[in-house]
Amino acid sequence: MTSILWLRRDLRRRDHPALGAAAEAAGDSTVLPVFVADPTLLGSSGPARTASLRDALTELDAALDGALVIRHGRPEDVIPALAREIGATGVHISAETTPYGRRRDARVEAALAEVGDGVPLVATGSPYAVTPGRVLNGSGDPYKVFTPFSRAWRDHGWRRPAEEPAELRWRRTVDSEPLPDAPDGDLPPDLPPVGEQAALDRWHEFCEDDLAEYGSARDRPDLRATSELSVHLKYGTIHPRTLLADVANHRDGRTDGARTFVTELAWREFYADVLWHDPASAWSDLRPGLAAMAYDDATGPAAEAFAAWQAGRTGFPFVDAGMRQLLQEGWVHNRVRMVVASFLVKDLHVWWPHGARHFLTHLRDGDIASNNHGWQWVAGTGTDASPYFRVFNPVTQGERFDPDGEYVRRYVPELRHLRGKAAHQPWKATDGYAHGYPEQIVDHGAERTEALRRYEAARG
DNA sequence: CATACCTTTGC
DNA sequence: CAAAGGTAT
Repeated sequence: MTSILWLRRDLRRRDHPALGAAAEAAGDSTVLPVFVADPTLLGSSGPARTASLRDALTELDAALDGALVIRHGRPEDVIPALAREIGATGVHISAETTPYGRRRDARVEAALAEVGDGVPLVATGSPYAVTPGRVLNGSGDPYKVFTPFSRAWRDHGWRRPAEEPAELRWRRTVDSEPLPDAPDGDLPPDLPPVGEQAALDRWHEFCEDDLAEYGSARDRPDLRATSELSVHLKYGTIHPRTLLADVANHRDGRTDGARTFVTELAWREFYADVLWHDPASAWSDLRPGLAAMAYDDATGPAAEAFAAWQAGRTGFPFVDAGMRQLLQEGWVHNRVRMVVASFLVKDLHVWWPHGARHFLTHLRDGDIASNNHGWQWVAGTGTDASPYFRVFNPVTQGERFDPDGEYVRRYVPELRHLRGKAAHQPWKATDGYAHGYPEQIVDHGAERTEALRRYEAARG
């Protein structure tokens, strides 16, 4: 009666429906928790995300009293082999909703059917408060605009957090393999801790200090005013339903800040829903309206500009600070993500998937739905996308949301000699370029006009 | 079917 | 205050 609990984006002990289902199915017998180090997923993961995964797995193993088994290989080989090895009667998972995960799970399910008399792959719960696909409009179709979706999502509601299983015994007779290899080379220093306890600690700290003011302070990358829970939601070290239940019970749970925070969770669920209904939109335009858009080739003539953007050497301080934060920390404030994305697409005229790929490699929270549909929102090709004529001004965005220049100076040492907001415009200071900061690689006004021209042509 | 509405703005 | 056009009801 041994059950396998195959963990993927749910590396936690609490509020875990699939864990409960595995325990219930096991009855008096045991549950074997396993994580499969999948070379396909590890291959697209940069050093910071791999390091975070290792941390999450180490913490999870401790939370499971050392019972976690790690295996390396293709899941469609590893999971059926393990099921055969221990005579498992079922494999339990949290439902996966991304394109690769769905294909993978279908392959594993088919392979499991060939084990003995057939071993079922049982999905219970998902990484979302409302599983993608569940929120539909009056006609039974998915929403394509965020605000109506978010209203219907709130109306739909969500279950209470899952209880801990009353009875649970781990299987301990199976050999484990090592953690995924530590990445070599340039690992960002002092990465914040990842794991269930770290997620809960940060969440409680955020609730106490920042929830009430979140509505206005969240746009300020110079402050630490956002929850920074994205990496925890990525690995499922905390479940969004836990967050929603805590907000509802919190003393600041009725503030504007709390409502805005719930809306941010709704954005995560909206993009997962969009990707569920159209898996191909992960890497191609969701809406075909801009199919004729002319981009510059990031592997050809625009390669130099693309490399400058990646390295944070565009000559635009706010953009460069963000791109360097990405490389240094594997995380970027969301306001800055929008600005640097707009700069790549509309100032450098580079196709959005190039930027999305770079983000996905380096972000510790790299999430295909939120990342790639966020990029499509900026590029104007996604559902509910930013209007094509909206081009962020990288200088005024910086001056507005980093009013004292502290964010810029934190990540761009060449500008630390400039005081206050002067860090946003080194070209105005006589010594602005005295410490090696690069000059602007493009003229924003001219490229804005060029972007509008291209959009106009593509629509015609 | 008509009409209000649409995260994140620039100039 | 300008800037389409699709979406939701």
